[in-house]
Amino acid sequence: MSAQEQPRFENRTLREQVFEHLREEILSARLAPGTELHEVALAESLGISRGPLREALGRLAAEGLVTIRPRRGAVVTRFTQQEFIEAYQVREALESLAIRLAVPRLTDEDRTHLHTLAAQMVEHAERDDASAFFRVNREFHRAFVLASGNERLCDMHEQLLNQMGRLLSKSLELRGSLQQSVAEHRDILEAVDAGEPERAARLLEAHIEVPSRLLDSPEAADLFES
Amino acid sequence: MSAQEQPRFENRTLREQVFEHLREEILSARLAPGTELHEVALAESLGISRGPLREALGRLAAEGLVTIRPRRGAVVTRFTQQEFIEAYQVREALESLAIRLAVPRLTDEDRTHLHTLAAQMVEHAERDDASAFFRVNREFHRAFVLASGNERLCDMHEQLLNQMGRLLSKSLELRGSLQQSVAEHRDILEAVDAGEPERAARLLEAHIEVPSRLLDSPEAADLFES
DNA sequence: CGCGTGTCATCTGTTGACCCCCGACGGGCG
DNA sequence: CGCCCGTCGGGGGTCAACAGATGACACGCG
Repeated sequence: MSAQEQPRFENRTLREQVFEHLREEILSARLAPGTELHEVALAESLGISRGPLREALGRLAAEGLVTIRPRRGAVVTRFTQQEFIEAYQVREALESLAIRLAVPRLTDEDRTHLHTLAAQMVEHAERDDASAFFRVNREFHRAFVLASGNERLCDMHEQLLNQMGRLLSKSLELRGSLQQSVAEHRDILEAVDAGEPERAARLLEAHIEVPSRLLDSPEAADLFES
Repeated sequence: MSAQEQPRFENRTLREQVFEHLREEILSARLAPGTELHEVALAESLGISRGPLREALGRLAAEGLVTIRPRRGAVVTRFTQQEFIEAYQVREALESLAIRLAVPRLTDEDRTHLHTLAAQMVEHAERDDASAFFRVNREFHRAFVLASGNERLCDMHEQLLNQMGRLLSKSLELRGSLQQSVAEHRDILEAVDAGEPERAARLLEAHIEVPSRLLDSPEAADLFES
């Protein structure tokens, strides 16, 4: 075989290894949306058989990262603008629930962690480092979900963000300046520190809704191929 | 082969047929939680090979209906009390979003349909027909999700309710009398007819929260085996 | 008598090959 | 000239067999 060297698989079952490998490839945009995934070719290039690959593709399909057209093979899922807006709405609901659950449970460590993340975002915003800002921003939002103590909520939220994938970082740029986002984070943290879950939730909803509204604008259209 | 007669599979791919068959078996509680699913035996009893069966089990695992223990086989998922409470919280958030999206979009047909369902629930409550009440109740809640126009929300909601499965109908009985539920539905519909999404959402949240609170009580513990 | 270890059966994980369906292409008919 | 139908190729769907691992049972040692 030719290309068996690059992916260095080890301990776990092949299906899981392939699953996570492809997941990573898709999330990092090395596999562009719309890419057709031929089973034979893919299996051969990974140095495995079609069985585990098919199961991995099935799992990816269940998570919404690939679309399986019966008898016609798998394709990396391509999001429409409408679907992206829908995902944004659900995300808003999930994170709103998360922050309401999280605020009464936050430890002092949690709060200092949140403030640290917020401070990092301020720095990155000043440097206009959008990608670093995006990374920390995602961690910031995720912190509330983790602190909610709701395992299922956590899973669904992560799955949703994964599906929204790299479009998410681009939608951040739609906001124009990162300063507004920073200010909104500050307001949210203030409500959190004051121990007011409902106010924090309302602020968070408004915060998430910003790019969502912008998605309706015509400038957003070119984020979506096809 | 011996047992190829009972399940009459036809057109679609085996994987999907098996998937939906097992899904139905689990949701109808013909397969009790905790049941071990041996691949060879199951495949033989269905008159198929292990390949499609494994893929179907993988999909069921992704939907949370079965749990796959590596190298140890698949088991029909057994919910803990904690997990059920978590699912209830997420459900509340999803339906709250759904009704807020749905109210401004409701057609006249939608409203009459909702009132029809509410009327049916009144009847079933008077007859103390809990199972019929439960069925209509589920349809009532689902109506809002469908009317939200958010496809993804719809999928996630259905998946969540499926996972909660038959515990859901039992949790309804925790309410004690069905009358309170009927009254809450009436209040919700009133807010819906008045075109007040926020009030409807708050009422719906309170409505869903009722069994959720009861789940903490010790009487609820015996709903969960293990 | 209890604990650790070696063996064994059984089931999952994986493989490679076969079958059939779907979509495309080309020829014939209206 | 355009539409319909038959044929052909490619690729997904399915199957039966191999191999590795896991949990259980039993034997032997302390």
